[in-house]
Amino acid sequence: MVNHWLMKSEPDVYPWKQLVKEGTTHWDGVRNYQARNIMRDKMEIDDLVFFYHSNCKPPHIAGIAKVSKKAYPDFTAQDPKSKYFDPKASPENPRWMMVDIEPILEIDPIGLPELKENPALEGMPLLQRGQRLSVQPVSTKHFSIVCKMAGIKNPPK
DNA sequence: GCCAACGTTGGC
DNA sequence: GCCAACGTTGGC
Repeated sequence: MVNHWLMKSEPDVYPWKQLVKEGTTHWDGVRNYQARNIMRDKMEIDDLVFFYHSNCKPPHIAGIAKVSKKAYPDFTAQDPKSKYFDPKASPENPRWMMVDIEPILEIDPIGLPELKENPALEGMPLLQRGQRLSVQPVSTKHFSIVCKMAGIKNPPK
């Protein structure tokens, strides 16, 4: 039984297209405990992920990816040259974690306004007011509804 | 660019 | 352990 997630990225920082081009990426730079805990404790290989573009007009889901490697230390936290450097991170206590993801399906982008208009998506964390979590859960039901909205005939499982 | 919402920090 | 100050996120 796979879990479903949504991960936010700003298109200026790391767009969906780049993930497609590279074939895989490590999800570095998460510096929020709740988001880290989800990656560290909940994410399993083959879990499905909506790749969400935030901070653009309109914000949208750009594609579907899957978890390809379980959580491991985010090495950028220990690199003084990285903008994600955290002086409190160390090899003994890496503090921050990341997973690897791979693209599996490009979709027609679904905008945030469109998601908000669909009453069947009520309760989806992304749509909650003030929701800033960059890694968040998506229920199996909501996942399949969004897939339908995107016109996907055979949703990945 | 604004600002509401939220998380983190640090003095006490 | 409280909470004010500050920083960040991200929709609008």
